[in-house]
Amino acid sequence: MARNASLSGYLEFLPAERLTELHVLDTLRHVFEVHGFSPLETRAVETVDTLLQKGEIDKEIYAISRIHEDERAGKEAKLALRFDNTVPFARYVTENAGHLAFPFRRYQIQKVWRGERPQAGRFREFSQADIDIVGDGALPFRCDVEIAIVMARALEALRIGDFTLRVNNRKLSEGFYRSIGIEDTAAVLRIVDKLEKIGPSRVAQELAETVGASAEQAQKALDLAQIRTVDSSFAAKVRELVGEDFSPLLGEGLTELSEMMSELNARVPGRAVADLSIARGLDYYTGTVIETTLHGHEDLGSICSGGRYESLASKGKRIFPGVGLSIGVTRLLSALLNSGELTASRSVPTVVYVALRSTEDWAAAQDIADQLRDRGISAEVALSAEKFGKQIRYADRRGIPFVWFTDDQGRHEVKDIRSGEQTEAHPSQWAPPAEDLNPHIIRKTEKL
RNA sequence: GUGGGUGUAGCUCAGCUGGUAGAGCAUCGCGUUGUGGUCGCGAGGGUCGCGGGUUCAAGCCCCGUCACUCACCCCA
Repeated sequence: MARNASLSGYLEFLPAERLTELHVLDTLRHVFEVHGFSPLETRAVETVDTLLQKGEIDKEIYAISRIHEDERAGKEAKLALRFDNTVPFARYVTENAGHLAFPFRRYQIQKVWRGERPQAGRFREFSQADIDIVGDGALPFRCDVEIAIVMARALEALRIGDFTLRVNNRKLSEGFYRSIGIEDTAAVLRIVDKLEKIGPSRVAQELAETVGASAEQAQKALDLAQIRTVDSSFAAKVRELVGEDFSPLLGEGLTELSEMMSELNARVPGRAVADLSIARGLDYYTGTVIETTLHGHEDLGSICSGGRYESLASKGKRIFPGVGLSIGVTRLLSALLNSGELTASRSVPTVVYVALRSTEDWAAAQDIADQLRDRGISAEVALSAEKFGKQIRYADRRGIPFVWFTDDQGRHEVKDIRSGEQTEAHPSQWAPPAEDLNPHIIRKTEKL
């Protein structure tokens, strides 16, 4: 891959790469649907007001305007491209609440746009695959568990190697900080979130400078952030740190995360770790927070993130809590394609290339191709009767596995150009091996 | 937005102290005149990112600009 993009941050794939992407999207779609999530799309454009409701990332947002603005332009609502799938979904839920049955579960795989400086794994236009469950008034915690399980299964189904869902709970973190006497919990979360990047000593330093934490408080915050367990044993460590007297919020967090870990261990063993350093920058998460690391690609950052937001949307007195996770499809794909871990078996859908003996054979060759197509076998007819060597090479360049020949007696032969083997065949009966019917994904190393 | 690096063939890159633009791979042709891949021989392909300046002379030096890229911020 890695062609210089004429516009940085707006990735464009070659055909073989797009085929790989489609395979990934098909896989995700299947896993989401088999778990009962409905497909949904929202429009690319939202009003700026809608987008700004959930936090202050306004500098990332692409506003849209017409080149020829008229006098009405100033009066119409300002429009912008969505920067994620969650905020538009929240808007959609409130607008269509009367037509939806709650709890409502949907998946949504769409492009989003962010006006940030592109870097490896970071784009200005990219696809996110979201699943969310949204309730009317209340939403059971087991939805958090289910969302995590579905995403773990989706990532497993992609067979892209080992990954770890790193799970934490905001109630636990915030409750803990309050219990040790720190009030500005949001600021602490933001600093602790950088632990992996800047290390414990600088986190302690920033905690002292920014939130005025005492040495003891900073140390406790650090101790908490360094807890990582594959099961529910983190709870005992937290209790040991905080002592007898702790806030009810922390208790809730401990209960929730414990339940999460035991369910994940039962249903998707080995895929999750309770990691109390996970905080997430966005401030609308209220409970479960999750980030996902792809082993061998830790530098990419998270490939699947999200969590619980107690008030995804509201409409008058009605409040719609939600929980969701989002896979960064473009980030994931770009990494796997760049490293050569994923490739498509060919750059075209074509299975059979029908060669021409003479220019006049074109119509007869199309008849042959149609017989194959009627049976679901993708076929392409040569455009001119070049030397057979050239026609074979045409197929070879594109990865087309079979070339079809017809002799002047009307007998047919099909050649597997990988083995060179050529056998008699009939257009109404011949079929390729199942694995050649569609382009398939080739993994450099076979992954579980 | 702030700071560093890089722009030469389709791709990866070389090009010394300023002196007529190069290699490998890829492409095309021929050897092999209707069954590819190997091998051999040959060919095509460039506004050296763009604009200006210095100079007898600029890919190389200077100024500006654009793009790409890395880090920060933030995030998928």
